[in-house]
Amino acid sequence: MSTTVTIGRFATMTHLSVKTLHHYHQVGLLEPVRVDADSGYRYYALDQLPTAQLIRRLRELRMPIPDVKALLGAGDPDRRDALLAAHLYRLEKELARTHSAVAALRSLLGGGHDPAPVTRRVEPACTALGIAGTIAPDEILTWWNAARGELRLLVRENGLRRTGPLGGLFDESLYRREPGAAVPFVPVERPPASLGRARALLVPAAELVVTTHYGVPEAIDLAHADLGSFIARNEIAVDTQIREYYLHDESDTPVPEHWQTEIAWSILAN
Amino acid sequence: MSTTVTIGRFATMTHLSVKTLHHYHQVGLLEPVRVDADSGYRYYALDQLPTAQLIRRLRELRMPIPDVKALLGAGDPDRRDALLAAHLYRLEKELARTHSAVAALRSLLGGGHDPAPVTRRVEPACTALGIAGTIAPDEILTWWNAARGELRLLVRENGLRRTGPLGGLFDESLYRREPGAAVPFVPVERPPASLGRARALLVPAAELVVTTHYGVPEAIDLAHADLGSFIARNEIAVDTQIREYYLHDESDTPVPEHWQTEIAWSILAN
DNA sequence: TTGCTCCTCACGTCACGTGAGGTGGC
DNA sequence: TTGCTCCTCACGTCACGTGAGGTGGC
Repeated sequence: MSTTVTIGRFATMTHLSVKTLHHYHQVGLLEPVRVDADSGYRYYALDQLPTAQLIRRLRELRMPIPDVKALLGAGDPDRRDALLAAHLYRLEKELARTHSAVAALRSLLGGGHDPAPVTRRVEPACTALGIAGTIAPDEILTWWNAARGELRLLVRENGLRRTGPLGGLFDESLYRREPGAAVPFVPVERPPASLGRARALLVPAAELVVTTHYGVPEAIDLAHADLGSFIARNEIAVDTQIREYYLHDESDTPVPEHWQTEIAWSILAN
Repeated sequence: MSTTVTIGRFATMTHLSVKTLHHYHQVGLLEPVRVDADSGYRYYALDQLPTAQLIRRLRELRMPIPDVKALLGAGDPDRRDALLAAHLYRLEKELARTHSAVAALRSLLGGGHDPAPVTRRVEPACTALGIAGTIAPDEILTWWNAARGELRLLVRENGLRRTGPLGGLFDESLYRREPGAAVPFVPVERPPASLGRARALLVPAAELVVTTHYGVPEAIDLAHADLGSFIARNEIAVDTQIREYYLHDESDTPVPEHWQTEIAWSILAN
């Protein structure tokens, strides 16, 4: 029969607060081995200490409670390791995002933001190979990277003739953190009607207002602000779809300063 | 008269969601320049874009909304820089904490946790110079570091004879994330009654149950678990005050593996 | 017997997100 | 005129924290 301790002592031993232990009991993450029927007092067993220590560390690393529960419930050690590795990977991504956010902030405060020049141009229609999807804001980045990689592979492996840089069509809503349609495409001569997830498509001709963003994608909102300002000041009516053309990106050079993205709105004829 | 845009377009241009803009309006962080009296439609000016861009970056870096407001409201650029620097400092601390949490997790999962040996010993009373304080959980670390530094300085500058390692008396509640009393002390011969914030005190004699923690303080909960287990299994009645003795710490060696902390409960005579 | 520990609600916090149900603008 | 945009509640989310008011245990 294992020794038990009161909630207060268990809190001291685990460095968790009593309120946190109450909460973990309520959501079924860590249940006391015994609850006194009359008094409601909770009693914890000493052999619950390792579990509590693990929980505290995972929570310190911001793992959501349902994920912690899944990890504790996974009988298979391989599965446990996989869940943990997945979380550590997300953490690293988050840290990287924080770092680039710091960089974006510094560059914003560094000043020197003449509004980017905006030009007009008529873009002819072009045939392309694209992957269409409707996606939620959280998944855009992952989805986009996968689709782009797939497209490039398909074009290379099938010996298609590229006629322009990688591009994308995006619902405006995607920039507002709402779900929407996204279509990465590679302009090619005579695209096959279907190739894996990819389909042939015709990017329609359009009169575009365009500006160019230089550098990492984290700061591309500045270009959107400049382009949108131009459109508003000149009272131009535009489509709800935004185009992007990736003139230079990480596949060309690892130096972010050399990356170059065109963003464009189609002018509505009326 | 500056050009205005609807909330949807402003959202697209800033990469903020419409709901977020609603929220920022409600809490007074970013107010539209005009709200239509009939329809309630919000209109934003193009010259609000830089502010919105700054807000988005600060929020990305988890700066709390009241702090963002304070920063935007600070007329003085020096004050702005100071607020920003303070936040970036907190961020760095947070990242460092995450890194040590990862290390603590890995060491926990690395296994090899034989319970630390627990011993009993009678500690004689000793005179000391200490700083007493009652502190909230959030401030403990900062307070403790400051108090410890002060004590060491006082002892050195006043040529006091140390008779033992740095120690501390802590209310048990501090380990449960609740406010409580903390008293860092340095045992010295003939302490002056008062020296800055420090006071002479007599650390009472006690019969202690003791265990030793090796390594960084992040993992000291393991020692508390072992010591608490020993006490529970042997049905020892203890005081609500915990003692710590810092046998080796960062002032001795930069190698965390060599740090050594004794933690102890006083046995209650009965 | 007396504090002290522990209990259960109910509500608050933080920064939004999620609908429901409805109206205004081009 | 018709969608489409935008509106306002009201409530939900996440992981607890904060009291209020009360009872059990040594």
